[in-house]
Amino acid sequence: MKKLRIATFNINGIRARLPNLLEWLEREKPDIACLQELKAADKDFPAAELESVGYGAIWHGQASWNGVAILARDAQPLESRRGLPGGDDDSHSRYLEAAVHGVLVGCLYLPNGNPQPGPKFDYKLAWFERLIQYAQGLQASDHPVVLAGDYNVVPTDMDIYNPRSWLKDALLQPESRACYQRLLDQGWTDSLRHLYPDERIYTFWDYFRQHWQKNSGLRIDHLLLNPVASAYLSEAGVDAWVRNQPHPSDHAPTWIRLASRKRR
DNA sequence: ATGGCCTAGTAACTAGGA
Repeated sequence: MKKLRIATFNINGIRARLPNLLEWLEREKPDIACLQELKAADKDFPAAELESVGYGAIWHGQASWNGVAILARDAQPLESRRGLPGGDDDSHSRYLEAAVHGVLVGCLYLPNGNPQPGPKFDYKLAWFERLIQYAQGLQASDHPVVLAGDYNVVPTDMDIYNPRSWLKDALLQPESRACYQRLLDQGWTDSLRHLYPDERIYTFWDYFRQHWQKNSGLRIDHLLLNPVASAYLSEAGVDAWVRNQPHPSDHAPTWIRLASRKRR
Protein backbone atom coordinates (compact mmCIF):
# COMPACT_ATOMS: atom_id res chain seq x y z
CA MET A 1 0.00 0.00 0.00
CA LYS A 2 1.28 3.45 -0.82
CA LYS A 3 1.18 6.11 1.85
CA LEU A 4 -2.33 7.35 2.28
CA ARG A 5 -3.80 10.28 4.13
CA ILE A 6 -7.45 9.62 4.91
CA ALA A 7 -9.63 12.33 6.43
CA THR A 8 -13.14 12.84 7.69
CA PHE A 9 -14.78 16.26 7.77
CA ASN A 10 -18.28 17.29 8.77
CA ILE A 11 -18.58 20.17 6.34
CA ASN A 12 -21.91 21.56 7.63
CA GLY A 13 -23.24 22.63 4.24
CA ILE A 14 -21.05 21.92 1.23
CA ARG A 15 -22.33 24.88 -0.78
CA ALA A 16 -21.83 27.42 1.99
CA ARG A 17 -18.43 25.87 2.70
CA LEU A 18 -17.06 25.24 -0.76
CA PRO A 19 -14.22 27.83 -0.55
CA ASN A 20 -13.13 26.37 2.80
CA LEU A 21 -13.28 22.85 1.40
CA LEU A 22 -11.26 23.65 -1.70
CA GLU A 23 -8.62 25.50 0.30
CA TRP A 24 -8.28 22.58 2.70
CA LEU A 25 -8.00 20.03 -0.13
CA GLU A 26 -5.33 22.06 -1.90
CA ARG A 27 -3.34 22.66 1.27
CA GLU A 28 -3.51 19.25 2.97
CA LYS A 29 -4.04 17.06 -0.10
CA PRO A 30 -5.81 14.14 1.56
CA ASP A 31 -5.87 11.05 -0.66
CA ILE A 32 -9.35 10.21 0.59
CA ALA A 33 -11.83 12.57 2.23
CA CYS A 34 -15.13 11.53 3.80
CA LEU A 35 -17.60 14.39 4.08
CA GLN A 36 -20.75 14.61 6.17
CA GLU A 37 -23.66 17.02 6.40
CA LEU A 38 -23.61 18.09 2.77
CA LYS A 39 -27.07 19.64 3.26
CA ALA A 40 -27.50 19.52 -0.50
CA ALA A 41 -29.54 17.54 -2.98
CA ASP A 42 -27.64 15.30 -5.41
CA LYS A 43 -28.08 17.79 -8.25
CA ASP A 44 -26.45 20.55 -6.17
CA PHE A 45 -23.26 18.64 -5.38
CA PRO A 46 -20.23 20.64 -6.67
CA ALA A 47 -18.64 17.78 -8.60
CA ALA A 48 -17.09 20.01 -11.27
CA GLU A 49 -15.36 22.25 -8.74
CA LEU A 50 -13.89 19.22 -6.96
CA GLU A 51 -12.80 17.78 -10.28
CA SER A 52 -11.00 21.03 -11.05
CA VAL A 53 -8.75 20.56 -8.01
CA GLY A 54 -8.11 16.92 -8.83
CA TYR A 55 -10.73 15.02 -6.84
CA GLY A 56 -13.11 12.35 -8.03
CA ALA A 57 -16.20 11.89 -5.87
CA ILE A 58 -19.30 9.91 -5.13
CA TRP A 59 -22.09 11.39 -3.05
CA HIS A 60 -25.39 10.56 -1.41
CA GLY A 61 -27.12 13.87 -1.03
CA GLN A 62 -30.33 15.03 0.58
CA ALA A 63 -32.01 18.43 0.52
CA SER A 64 -31.48 20.51 3.67
CA TRP A 65 -30.04 17.81 5.96
CA ASN A 66 -27.59 14.96 6.16
CA GLY A 67 -25.75 13.85 3.04
CA VAL A 68 -22.37 12.12 2.75
CA ALA A 69 -19.63 11.97 0.14
CA ILE A 70 -16.32 10.25 -0.53
CA LEU A 71 -13.61 12.19 -2.37
CA ALA A 72 -10.44 10.71 -3.84
CA ARG A 73 -7.36 12.51 -5.04
CA ASP A 74 -6.56 11.65 -8.68
CA ALA A 75 -8.98 8.73 -8.55
CA GLN A 76 -12.62 7.82 -8.78
CA PRO A 77 -14.08 5.96 -5.75
CA LEU A 78 -15.77 2.70 -6.68
CA GLU A 79 -19.03 2.67 -4.77
CA SER A 80 -19.72 -0.54 -2.83
CA ARG A 81 -22.70 0.44 -0.67
CA ARG A 82 -25.24 3.23 -0.25
CA GLY A 83 -27.11 3.12 3.07
CA LEU A 84 -26.76 0.52 5.82
CA PRO A 85 -28.54 -2.82 5.51
CA GLY A 86 -31.98 -2.99 7.11
CA GLY A 87 -32.97 0.58 6.37
CA ASP A 88 -35.95 0.17 4.10
CA ASP A 89 -37.88 2.83 6.02
CA ASP A 90 -34.84 5.06 6.60
CA SER A 91 -34.85 8.09 4.29
CA HIS A 92 -31.73 9.76 5.74
CA SER A 93 -28.54 9.87 3.65
CA ARG A 94 -26.02 8.77 6.26
CA TYR A 95 -23.83 5.98 4.90
CA LEU A 96 -21.73 5.63 1.78
CA GLU A 97 -18.95 3.17 1.09
CA ALA A 98 -16.34 2.77 -1.61
CA ALA A 99 -13.19 0.98 -2.61
CA VAL A 100 -10.48 3.50 -3.37
CA HIS A 101 -6.67 3.53 -3.33
CA GLY A 102 -6.69 -0.10 -2.13
CA VAL A 103 -8.81 0.59 0.96
CA LEU A 104 -12.48 0.00 1.68
CA VAL A 105 -13.84 3.21 3.16
CA GLY A 106 -17.16 3.59 4.95
CA CYS A 107 -18.26 7.21 5.38
CA LEU A 108 -20.90 7.65 8.05
CA TYR A 109 -22.94 10.37 9.68
CA LEU A 110 -24.45 8.91 12.81
CA PRO A 111 -27.65 10.57 14.04
CA ASN A 112 -27.24 13.29 16.65
CA GLY A 113 -30.08 11.95 18.80
CA ASN A 114 -31.12 15.12 20.61
CA PRO A 115 -33.29 15.72 22.42
CA GLN A 116 -33.08 12.69 24.61
CA PRO A 117 -35.00 10.80 25.65
CA GLY A 118 -37.32 10.76 22.67
CA PRO A 119 -37.83 9.44 19.16
CA LYS A 120 -34.65 11.03 17.82
CA PHE A 121 -32.58 9.31 20.46
CA ASP A 122 -34.36 6.03 19.70
CA TYR A 123 -33.48 6.54 16.03
CA LYS A 124 -29.86 7.16 16.94
CA LEU A 125 -29.60 3.93 18.91
CA ALA A 126 -31.44 1.94 16.24
CA TRP A 127 -29.10 3.30 13.56
CA PHE A 128 -26.13 2.44 15.77
CA GLU A 129 -27.40 -1.14 16.12
CA ARG A 130 -27.57 -1.45 12.35
CA LEU A 131 -24.02 -0.11 12.08
CA ILE A 132 -22.71 -2.52 14.73
CA GLN A 133 -24.30 -5.47 12.99
CA TYR A 134 -22.98 -4.48 9.58
CA ALA A 135 -19.50 -3.53 10.86
CA GLN A 136 -18.91 -7.05 12.18
CA GLY A 137 -18.40 -8.29 8.66
CA LEU A 138 -16.15 -5.39 7.67
CA GLN A 139 -13.99 -5.90 10.73
CA ALA A 140 -13.18 -9.44 9.64
CA SER A 141 -12.28 -8.45 6.09
CA ASP A 142 -8.94 -9.49 4.62
CA HIS A 143 -8.72 -6.00 3.14
CA PRO A 144 -7.94 -2.77 5.01
CA VAL A 145 -11.19 -1.11 6.09
CA VAL A 146 -11.66 2.38 7.50
CA LEU A 147 -14.96 3.47 9.07
CA ALA A 148 -14.72 7.24 9.17
CA GLY A 149 -17.20 9.89 10.06
CA ASP A 150 -19.11 11.98 12.53
CA TYR A 151 -20.17 9.41 15.13
CA ASN A 152 -21.91 11.95 17.34
CA VAL A 153 -20.46 10.18 20.36
CA VAL A 154 -18.05 11.59 22.94
CA PRO A 155 -16.43 8.26 23.89
CA THR A 156 -15.23 9.25 27.38
CA ASP A 157 -15.05 12.34 29.57
CA MET A 158 -11.50 12.77 28.32
CA ASP A 159 -12.96 13.60 24.92
CA ILE A 160 -14.68 16.79 26.05
CA TYR A 161 -13.52 20.02 27.68
CA ASN A 162 -15.98 19.62 30.53
CA PRO A 163 -18.91 17.23 30.60
CA ARG A 164 -20.91 19.23 33.12
CA SER A 165 -23.11 21.19 30.74
CA TRP A 166 -23.46 18.21 28.37
CA LEU A 167 -24.59 15.54 30.82
CA LYS A 168 -28.09 15.35 29.35
CA ASP A 169 -26.87 15.53 25.77
CA ALA A 170 -27.33 12.53 23.49
CA LEU A 171 -23.61 12.56 22.65
CA LEU A 172 -22.62 11.62 26.20
CA GLN A 173 -25.37 9.22 27.18
CA PRO A 174 -24.27 5.84 28.56
CA GLU A 175 -26.31 4.14 25.81
CA SER A 176 -24.43 6.07 23.10
CA ARG A 177 -21.07 5.33 24.69
CA ALA A 178 -21.94 1.66 25.16
CA CYS A 179 -22.72 1.32 21.45
CA TYR A 180 -19.41 2.92 20.51
CA GLN A 181 -17.57 0.62 22.91
CA ARG A 182 -19.32 -2.43 21.47
CA LEU A 183 -18.09 -1.37 18.04
CA LEU A 184 -14.51 -1.09 19.33
CA ASP A 185 -14.86 -4.45 21.06
CA GLN A 186 -15.43 -6.09 17.69
CA GLY A 187 -11.77 -5.36 17.01
CA TRP A 188 -11.76 -1.81 15.65
CA THR A 189 -8.99 0.64 16.51
CA ASP A 190 -9.90 4.24 17.39
CA SER A 191 -6.97 5.76 15.48
CA LEU A 192 -6.46 9.03 17.32
CA ARG A 193 -6.95 7.59 20.77
CA HIS A 194 -4.64 4.69 19.94
CA LEU A 195 -1.78 6.99 18.93
CA TYR A 196 -2.48 9.58 21.63
CA PRO A 197 -3.82 7.67 24.65
CA ASP A 198 -3.40 10.52 27.12
CA GLU A 199 -4.03 13.68 25.12
CA ARG A 200 -6.99 16.00 24.92
CA ILE A 201 -7.97 16.02 21.26
CA TYR A 202 -11.04 17.79 19.90
CA THR A 203 -12.65 17.73 16.46
CA PHE A 204 -15.72 19.90 17.09
CA TRP A 205 -16.21 23.27 18.75
CA ASP A 206 -19.75 24.61 18.76
CA TYR A 207 -20.53 28.13 17.56
CA PHE A 208 -21.69 29.30 20.98
CA ARG A 209 -19.94 31.16 23.77
CA GLN A 210 -16.63 31.45 21.95
CA HIS A 211 -15.95 27.78 22.40
CA TRP A 212 -13.39 27.75 19.62
CA GLN A 213 -11.46 30.64 21.10
CA LYS A 214 -11.48 28.90 24.49
CA ASN A 215 -10.70 25.48 23.00
CA SER A 216 -13.86 24.07 24.57
CA GLY A 217 -14.22 21.18 22.17
CA LEU A 218 -15.49 17.65 21.76
CA ARG A 219 -13.95 14.64 20.01
CA ILE A 220 -16.78 13.15 17.97
CA ASP A 221 -15.25 12.56 14.53
CA HIS A 222 -13.54 9.19 14.48
CA LEU A 223 -11.58 6.96 12.13
CA LEU A 224 -11.93 3.29 13.06
CA LEU A 225 -9.59 0.71 11.55
CA ASN A 226 -10.04 -3.01 11.18
CA PRO A 227 -6.99 -5.14 12.16
CA VAL A 228 -5.63 -5.26 8.61
CA ALA A 229 -5.74 -1.46 8.33
CA SER A 230 -4.50 -0.76 11.86
CA ALA A 231 -1.22 -2.53 11.04
CA TYR A 232 -0.49 0.39 8.71
CA LEU A 233 -1.46 3.24 11.04
CA SER A 234 1.46 5.65 11.31
CA GLU A 235 0.10 9.13 12.08
CA ALA A 236 -3.09 10.93 13.00
CA GLY A 237 -4.20 14.47 13.66
CA VAL A 238 -6.73 17.25 13.37
CA ASP A 239 -6.45 20.09 10.86
CA ALA A 240 -7.55 22.61 13.46
CA TRP A 241 -6.52 25.58 11.30
CA VAL A 242 -9.61 24.93 9.18
CA ARG A 243 -11.80 25.72 12.21
CA ASN A 244 -10.06 29.08 12.46
CA GLN A 245 -10.88 30.16 8.89
CA PRO A 246 -13.62 32.68 8.08
CA HIS A 247 -17.11 31.14 8.03
CA PRO A 248 -15.91 27.75 9.25
CA SER A 249 -17.75 24.53 9.85
CA ASP A 250 -18.09 23.77 13.55
CA HIS A 251 -16.00 20.63 12.91
CA ALA A 252 -12.36 20.38 11.83
CA PRO A 253 -11.01 17.75 9.41
CA THR A 254 -9.61 14.74 11.25
CA TRP A 255 -7.12 12.45 9.54
CA ILE A 256 -4.87 9.45 9.67
CA ARG A 257 -1.90 8.33 7.65
CA LEU A 258 -1.53 4.72 6.64
CA ALA A 259 1.97 3.65 5.67
CA SER A 260 3.68 0.32 5.52
CA ARG A 261 6.57 1.26 7.80
CA LYS A 262 4.83 0.51 11.11
CA ARG A 263 3.67 -3.07 10.67
CA ARG A 264 2.67 -4.90 13.81
C1' DA B 1 -32.86 26.44 33.24
C1' DT B 2 -32.35 28.61 28.96
C1' DG B 3 -29.99 30.33 25.08
C1' DG B 4 -26.17 31.44 23.04
C1' DC B 5 -24.70 30.50 16.73
C1' DC B 6 -25.13 28.72 12.04
C1' DT B 7 -27.31 26.61 7.54
C1' DA B 8 -31.13 25.70 4.63
C1' DG B 9 -35.71 26.47 3.06
C1' DT B 10 -39.34 29.56 2.21
C1' DA B 11 -40.05 34.40 2.38
C1' DA B 12 -39.68 36.61 8.88
C1' DC B 13 -39.90 32.85 10.32
C1' DT B 14 -38.98 27.48 11.46
C1' DA B 15 -36.34 23.08 11.87
C1' DG B 16 -32.21 20.87 12.89
C1' DG B 17 -27.83 20.66 14.50
C1' DA B 18 -24.36 19.07 18.78
